[in-house]
Amino acid sequence: MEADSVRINELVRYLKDGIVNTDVNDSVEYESHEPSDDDECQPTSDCYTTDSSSQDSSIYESDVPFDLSEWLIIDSRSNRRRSPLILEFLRLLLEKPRYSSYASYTNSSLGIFQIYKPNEVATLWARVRSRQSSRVMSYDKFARAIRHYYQYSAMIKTNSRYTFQFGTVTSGIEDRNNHIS
DNA sequence: CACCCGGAAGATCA
DNA sequence: ATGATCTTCCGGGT
Repeated sequence: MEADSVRINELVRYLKDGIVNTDVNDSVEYESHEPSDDDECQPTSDCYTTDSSSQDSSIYESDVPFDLSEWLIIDSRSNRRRSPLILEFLRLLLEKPRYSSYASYTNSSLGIFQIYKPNEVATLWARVRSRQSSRVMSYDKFARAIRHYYQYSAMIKTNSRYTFQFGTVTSGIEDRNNHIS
């Protein structure tokens, strides 16, 4: 619990700042460049059988061209590129017009947004994360990760389907972690 | 029904 | 080895 909130605090600063410059277009190249051995092709997590039972389109994920680099965050502490935390992922997703069919704000000033393609978003999350797992990332698990943030008020429950709200994190969590010194 | 909720425990990565 | 951040599974509720 309090273990979580330590790291959350950094996240909070990111969220509070608004959107971090995700522009990797410039020359933000640090000498610690990754060898990029297995950056894009995961044998297991990459192939998803299109269970087109719920979606109208049988084509999944080829919808929008995937570019991992646009999802990476430059960690302010280590100056290294890393995959985003889930809330960072959400912010990134929402700010990309190309993904407006996946999810978008229904009230941007309040930070309320809706996911239109839960399966695609979950799949995208798994790709962005490029984490080792033999299991498929489902919307259910994706949503569970978001729910963890309710306890920190980093996210707020809504009563609507596929709808979440970014919380007013700046008031709840910082107090807890002012003892960093 | 498909989602939403949140506990509990396991997994992954820095 | 340890902590942060999920991931996985699940029973109960809407």
